[in-house]
Amino acid sequence: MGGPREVGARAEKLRREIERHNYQYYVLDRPLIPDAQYDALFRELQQLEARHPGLVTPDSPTQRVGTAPAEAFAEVTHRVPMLSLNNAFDEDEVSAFDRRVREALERENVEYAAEPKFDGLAVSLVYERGALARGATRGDGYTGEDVTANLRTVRAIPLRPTARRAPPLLEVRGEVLMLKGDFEELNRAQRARGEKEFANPRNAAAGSLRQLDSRVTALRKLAFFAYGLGAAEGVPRFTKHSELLDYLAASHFPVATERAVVRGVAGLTDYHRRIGEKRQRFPYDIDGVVYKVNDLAAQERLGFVARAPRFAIAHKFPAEEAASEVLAIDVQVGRTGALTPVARLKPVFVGGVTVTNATLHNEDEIRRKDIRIGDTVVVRRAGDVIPEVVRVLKDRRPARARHFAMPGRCPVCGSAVKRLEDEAVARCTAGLYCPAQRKQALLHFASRRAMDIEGLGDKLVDQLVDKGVVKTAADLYRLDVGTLAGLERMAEKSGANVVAAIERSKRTTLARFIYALGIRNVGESTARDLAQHFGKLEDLVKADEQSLQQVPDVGPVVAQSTAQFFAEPRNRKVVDGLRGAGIRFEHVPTMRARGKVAGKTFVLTGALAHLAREEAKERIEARGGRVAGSVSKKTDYVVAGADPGSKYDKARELGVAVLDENGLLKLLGEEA
DNA sequence: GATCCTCGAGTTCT
DNA sequence: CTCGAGGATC
Repeated sequence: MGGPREVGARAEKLRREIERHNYQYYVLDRPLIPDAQYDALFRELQQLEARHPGLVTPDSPTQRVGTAPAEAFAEVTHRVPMLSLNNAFDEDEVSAFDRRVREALERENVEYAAEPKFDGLAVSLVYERGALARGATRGDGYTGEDVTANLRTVRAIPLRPTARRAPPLLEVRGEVLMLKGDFEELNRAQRARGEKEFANPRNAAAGSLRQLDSRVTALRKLAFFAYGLGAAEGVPRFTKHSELLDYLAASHFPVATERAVVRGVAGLTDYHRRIGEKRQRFPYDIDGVVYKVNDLAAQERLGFVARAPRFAIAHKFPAEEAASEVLAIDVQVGRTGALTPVARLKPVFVGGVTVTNATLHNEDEIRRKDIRIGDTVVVRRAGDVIPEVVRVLKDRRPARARHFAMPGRCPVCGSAVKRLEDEAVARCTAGLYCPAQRKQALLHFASRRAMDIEGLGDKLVDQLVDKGVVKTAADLYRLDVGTLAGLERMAEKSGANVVAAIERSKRTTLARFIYALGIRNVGESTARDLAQHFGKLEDLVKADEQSLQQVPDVGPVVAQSTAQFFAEPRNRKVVDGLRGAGIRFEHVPTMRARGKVAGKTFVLTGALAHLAREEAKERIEARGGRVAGSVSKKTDYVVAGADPGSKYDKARELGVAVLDENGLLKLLGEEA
């Protein structure tokens, strides 16, 4: 063996060589050398690294066998959110999508990039200066889990993508999945070892990726396909999505071979049909196909609605269906007292899992579908997730089949049940005096998106409420380890964890707190709007319906339920109790306090001389303002260009401030 | 008054 | 994910 330089060079050469063969084998499925020869190269590198531990690099192929288990996964914030896609289930929805795109772009016969939609888990792979630095799950789209060690074991994921010039930052988005054959093999092995089998390839892939011990992940054969980009610096400027995919393929990422560029609705539905016919023969599961507007500049113009892009849609295949029997229809009581009938089904395997329950939503739904106890029904997993009763097989209805009747009294507390005139749901009238509602309210309060109290689950809440230890959210902050440790399935240790989690929750944001209160009709988004607008809890508590309606997206109904909530002495007491327990809000200055554009609503009318309408909109939104289409009393400014229309008159009528273009530019300038 | 879009609430299984 | 309802818009 030569000097250290030669050893280092040899190791580097081996690493490149092995990764090249990995690529040939796992990505192209075209091995260049026999397995034995590959193994020899691999062993040589292992031995070199064993003798010279300084040579081991994180992107060495020997590191693909996994490392010692981690305690837990760290949290990762995605630089660019990993959003989900809207779905289309039939051709009408696809043509509606295409119509919206054409209208927004003012273009005919739009070009789309089409590709299969893999049924796996979305992940993000961050490459820094050409080497895999971090891999994460999608999580809620904004933050996911750091599963770098596990993703490193996936052979099809390049550790050093061979782009000619490695960009300083490259975030590749794609799907991790398990091939059908590997899934069968894994289950055979699990069975032989007497371990639990996986229900479907997707669960197997998910289970494998979430292993704390990446050595286990390394033994599971996972596949990967890239389909997009997240954050990037120094990457070539593409004009089309299809070019980006070509670039990824050239960089040695596996990309769907079935991808295509098509035009118009006919092209889309034709692609969907072609893939649908072939999909059984694919080595992996897909649950539909994805269409993206191919022109990237057009994608940018289309932008996003809430959590999904407007330029892309997933066209799903029809869900698998199966027949089962309705054994009973039970009634559940929700947080708002809503009574929901749930069908208890004879267990049936459908869409990759065993289904035993399916919500029937409400009485009307049961009547519409004419579902009776004892019926044989067709079940599917709506959107491949939530079980749904599709229809009754009437010819199999037994004579003993019975109608369902909504109980007149709450099954939990026995109070009267009322169904309002024009509402679909029946509700228990006891409010928080009903233990079921109280429990649900507490669970909501503790939920991740609210106060995020880990460990306070339904079993614990059940016991706390049943024993009368906790009546309101404020009582949670008086719990001690002694009280908790006395409960079932709660020892010192877990009790202490819960107390610590409750303690941690005292530091929160006003928006989360408002959401946690569980005011009727006030969800996450409205809670954020309220926090934003009022800035202080005290101001919200005092607000009357009039001032509540000044908040964007708050109308008479939300204003009324909010005002009513705070008017209730019992609720005021709980809020005071919580503040007294030491709940503090991170200071988030309100938009209103910050500037003249942020938090304000603008309406544009007439032609602007210097700014295109779109550009004006973008610049207002970039500073936290919003642009509405019509003038109302919630409008803060009307920007009138040349030849303003009726909006100008309306503004005068309502006494809304009117700006000319220079006035707008001045406002925008002051903010900058 | 009709229609589009978004939000809230309830739900399944692992 | 789906439904229903609320809010904004035309």
